[in-house]
Amino acid sequence: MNRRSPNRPPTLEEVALRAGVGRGTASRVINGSLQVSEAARNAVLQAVQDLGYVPNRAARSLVTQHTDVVALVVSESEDRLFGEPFFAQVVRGVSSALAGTSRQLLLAVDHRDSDRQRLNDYLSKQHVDGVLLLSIHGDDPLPGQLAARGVPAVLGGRPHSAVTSLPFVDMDNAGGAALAVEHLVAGGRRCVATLTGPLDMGAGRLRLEGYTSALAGHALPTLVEHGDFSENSGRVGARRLLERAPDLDAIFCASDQMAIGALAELAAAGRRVPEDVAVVGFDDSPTSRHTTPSLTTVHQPVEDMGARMVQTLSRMIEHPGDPVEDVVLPTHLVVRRSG
Amino acid sequence: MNRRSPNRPPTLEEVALRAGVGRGTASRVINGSLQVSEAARNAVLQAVQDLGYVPNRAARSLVTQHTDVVALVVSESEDRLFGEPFFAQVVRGVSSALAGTSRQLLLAVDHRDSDRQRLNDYLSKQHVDGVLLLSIHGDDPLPGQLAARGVPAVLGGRPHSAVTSLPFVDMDNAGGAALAVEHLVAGGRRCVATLTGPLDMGAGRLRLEGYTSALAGHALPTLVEHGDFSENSGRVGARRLLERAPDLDAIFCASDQMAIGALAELAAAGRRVPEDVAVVGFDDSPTSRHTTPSLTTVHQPVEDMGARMVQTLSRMIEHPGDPVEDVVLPTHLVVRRSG
DNA sequence: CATCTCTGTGGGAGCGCTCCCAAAGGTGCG
DNA sequence: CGCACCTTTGGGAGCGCTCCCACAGAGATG
Repeated sequence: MNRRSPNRPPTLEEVALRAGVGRGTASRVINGSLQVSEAARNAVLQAVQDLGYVPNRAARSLVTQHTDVVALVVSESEDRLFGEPFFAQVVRGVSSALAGTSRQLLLAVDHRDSDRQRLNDYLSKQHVDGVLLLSIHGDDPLPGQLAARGVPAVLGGRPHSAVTSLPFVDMDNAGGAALAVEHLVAGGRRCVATLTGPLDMGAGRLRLEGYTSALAGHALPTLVEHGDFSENSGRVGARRLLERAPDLDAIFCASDQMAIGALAELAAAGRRVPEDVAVVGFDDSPTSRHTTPSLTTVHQPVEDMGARMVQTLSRMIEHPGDPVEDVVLPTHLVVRRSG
Repeated sequence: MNRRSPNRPPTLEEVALRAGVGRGTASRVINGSLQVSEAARNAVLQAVQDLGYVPNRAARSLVTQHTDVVALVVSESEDRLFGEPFFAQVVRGVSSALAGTSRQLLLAVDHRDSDRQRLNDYLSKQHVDGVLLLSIHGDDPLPGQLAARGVPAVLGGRPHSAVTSLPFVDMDNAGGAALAVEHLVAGGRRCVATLTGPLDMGAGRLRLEGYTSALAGHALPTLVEHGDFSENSGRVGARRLLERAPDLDAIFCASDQMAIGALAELAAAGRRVPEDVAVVGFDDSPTSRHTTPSLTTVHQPVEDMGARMVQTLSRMIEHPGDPVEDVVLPTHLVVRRSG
């Protein structure tokens, strides 16, 4: 009995033996090398079938120095990401883009409480071939560390400050915000306020920028209140806005959640939407179709973003050293009832 | 220059060398063995620090025969899972439960188009320590294959037929449905219809069961129309219901999405909700708070489900052979305006 | 017919780690 | 002081794979 210990899966060696070839030849067949005779190939393929052979990834990784795994790191600090479908959409884009390749998706949720050190260690070249970074806040050191360690990585969303050399894929946040403001102005609104997102995130900052510059183009005044993308901050912000400028006739909100909060606050204050005040959101989340009134909002191609991130990352992995370009995806306005 | 080839990360051997100990001792320290002298331990720890050593998982897996990775397989056939926050909530529950352990989450989206064979191969003992299965339809062979191969696995949601020996974690779907019906009946409704989910899923079947048995308890007639959890199927189903029984005064929908569709159809038909017809959904999705009128619905602890799945799986991995029990999590009714 | 290709092949070396065995050193007892 | 027994240690073996070198044999060339 030279059978191996308690039913371990078959090894390449066993496949080779059964096919009557050497280990090298078997390996060549498995990896699709062309330098193999028809006969040998068939024999090996047959043996693989018979034995139900599956290559051992660990062994392969050990020698090839890559793992065929890419990590998607979600810095979920606000658990906003989970409240919104945004996250799920990115995952979907990422995973369908990955489905074409042989790479697997490792999902790493970066809970602020769990020790970051371990994540950090895990994100080395030994464990993943590349990293997708989502929703990076302020001056998170992670992107820099990855860049320094030479781990291929792509940012989802433009970083707050362009300190790192990592490429990013982002929506046209400023453009989308401008679109919203233009629509409001075209509709005759003259006192257009905004509720911003967190300014330590690119999305927050750029949506404000788009708002500001669009209004500047019309020589209209700005009215800004800061929030954090959450429904509650929308409510609070709207209240303040109403106090500061009772005559405002439009609010551009940096997220649908905030718009929902604003809608509630406006209703409580007896303002009709859109007659008295127009409201426009950002994200085109599923919920935006069911608010009262339904929400005019800026649509962003979230799923595409995930896919493009994968595309960019794949290029970085396969052609290290090649220059990579940032990607900015177009947004468009979805006009519904609120403005 | 006995430096190794182009800057590979440091190995255990190098750590040992620098610490002035043997490879074995270094390994013992890294893995927290107690059989090490204080001096040796400190020396190794110091060397690890200095070198920035991170153990190579592939090498370790190769010998230990486990990977510290668990896969979450999502059979996303209907892309319903991504439309709803359900999926994101499960992921959150799973990943926070995993945060306590040293295991990583591998997310495998089982697109029906991408070849299933590869997924199947990947889900062997060589690659993952265990598998979490979500949203298994009808008689998917996957659970059986995993069970046969001896890969620890846990089902999220009771399987359609109890053919496999895999344990599951589920919500109390029948109980929740009964709760909804009881509420409707207590509110004076006498013609309570239901829009079911897909009956090849446990959730679909059991919600119908709860509905049926609750009505039976009151000797009230049933009125059933089948759907697939989607908004559109809710719309279509509601229309048919209205044709079949114009005098119906309540609809219990197997999902919030379906309830939203029903709400739209009811409005189109000129029925007032809840005056003429009461509507109750299932899921307590975020959207349910913003429908018109806001939706009474059955809340299910999705996040908890993810966590319990991890718990169960961990037990199976750590104590193979031990008996494992199915888990059924309680649901409760959230009463809003629609019924 | 010798030589020089070229394709196809077998198998040694070695990836970085854990396991385990044997040996070294210390302690306590008779 | 010798022996048994413990703790601590070093390092060989080997996990399953790919890489690569050497070599056999078939054809092409002089």
